[in-house]
Amino acid sequence: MIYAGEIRPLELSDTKLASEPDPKRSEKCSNITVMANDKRRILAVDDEEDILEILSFNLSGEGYKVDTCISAEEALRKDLSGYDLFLLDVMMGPISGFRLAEKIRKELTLTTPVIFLTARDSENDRITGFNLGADDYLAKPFSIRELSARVKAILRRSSPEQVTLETVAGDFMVDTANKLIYSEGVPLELTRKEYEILALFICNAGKIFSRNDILSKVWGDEVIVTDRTVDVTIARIRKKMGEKGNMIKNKSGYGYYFGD
Amino acid sequence: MIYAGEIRPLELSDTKLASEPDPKRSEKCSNITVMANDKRRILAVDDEEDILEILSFNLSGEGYKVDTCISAEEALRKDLSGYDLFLLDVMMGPISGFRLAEKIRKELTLTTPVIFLTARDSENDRITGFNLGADDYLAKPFSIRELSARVKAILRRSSPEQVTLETVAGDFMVDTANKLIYSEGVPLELTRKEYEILALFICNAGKIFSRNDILSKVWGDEVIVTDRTVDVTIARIRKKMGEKGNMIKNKSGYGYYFGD
DNA sequence: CATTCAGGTTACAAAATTGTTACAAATATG
DNA sequence: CATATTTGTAACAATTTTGTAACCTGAATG
Repeated sequence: MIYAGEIRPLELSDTKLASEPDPKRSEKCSNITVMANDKRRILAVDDEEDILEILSFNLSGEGYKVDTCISAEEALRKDLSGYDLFLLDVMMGPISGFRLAEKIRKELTLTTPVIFLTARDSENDRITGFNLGADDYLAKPFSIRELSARVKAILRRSSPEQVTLETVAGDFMVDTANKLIYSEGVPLELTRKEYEILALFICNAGKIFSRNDILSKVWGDEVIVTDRTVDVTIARIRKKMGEKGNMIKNKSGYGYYFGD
Repeated sequence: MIYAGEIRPLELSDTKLASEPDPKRSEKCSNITVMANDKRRILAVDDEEDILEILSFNLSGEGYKVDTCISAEEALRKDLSGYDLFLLDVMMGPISGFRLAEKIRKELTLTTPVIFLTARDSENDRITGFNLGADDYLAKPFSIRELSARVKAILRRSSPEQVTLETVAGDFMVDTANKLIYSEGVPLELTRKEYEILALFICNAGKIFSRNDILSKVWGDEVIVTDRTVDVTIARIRKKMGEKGNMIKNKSGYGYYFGD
């Protein structure tokens, strides 16, 4: 388990756990409704590779799309208009985070929110930051939880559209907020892997997933487990689904899918 | 500390709240009664007319009901029991913000949160402030953003999920005014953290909270503690709840929730 | 038929998560 | 300042979840 506040080590196996299974399309197949929920994009600019990795790893884990730049110059060569938030280190040479923010605001005329990262916490920096329209200010070393709370707060403020998403297929409903799947109104008692697989199936009813598809989406690309694990897990899900268990179909040689 | 105070029979209303956020869930969590409240009320006390105007204007814009007083004496002539938050300037003569807070806490025995405003940022002031139960501390000049973020944080923390009066779920009742939770009519002797966690659970019965959710809502975003602290605190709550302790459920890998 | 292959099932071991306890640190109280 | 209470942590125990291997089934193939 990762302890709050400490900077998470970059370990691989943890990647998938933090992020929600996020269906980011808005499609209708048969009687299935999925509500869109696109990832927010964050650009982090810092001259320390380590910090960038920490930011990227942790915020990705929270479901954000994170790009990084090692310098303000690199950032300025990019198209900055597509981002929802900038995380800027104050002290980078030759163009500081403040200067970069100024350019973003005045030359590119973007109102994208900015959070400054700084090692110092001097009053001077703080004031300059706020004059440039910083939305927040985070002194290094910062706790990951603090960072993610602020990011969340800022993004919520700037785009109040946050949909709790529920997906219904047949007699099944997925409640992603509470990690529950209802079968005919009754919640199934699923473990984490079981939930993620069944949610994947229900949210993409009819679509065939090979074992590798499932491994990569539920377990993540770094984790190495036998693909027969998928079979076993699906057997467990089916058992918990009772008579409805046969709604998880298998197409021999291709994979599994949900349907009736 | 025991939250002393007479055990008064609280009237239970049968009115179902129209705006229950989660209809599919209200069946499961049987008889939940929530008495909602309107705008949060803030009282700002400062001897500078300008500051009062700034506070009033900005916080009103955020949807709060803001009253102002130009002196501690004026504030003390008012009925202070109806407010959800006090913003007190420290340096006012002849009764300072600290003295006023002390009176509010000790003579009026209100637990209403307080944010001190001060020009100085000396360590002494800070310590005195927190001893008096300041919930936060804001050094002038402050940014409006900073102010509003803190106000929001404090108000969210002090009355979780905008519910003020009483919340009942099953045989439990939360009296947020007196910080008491009754189990079958008998008040539990909960400490502050214990109270806040259990209140959060009861007021959001059925909703799953991860350890980080709980840390962020109960401990706040800046405090850094091990997330296992949550487990221990919950164990303590369960013990104090006796046989009802198993109403705090855990969903392995996801978090805790309240329900039966 | 025997054989092979894909998938279903079971039992058990490993790993992860949660529960509990005791004690230390921090805070409040007088 | 001394004392009591509350809060935080670490260590260990219990439980739950997950992964693997082995075995079973039935269809397809020769």
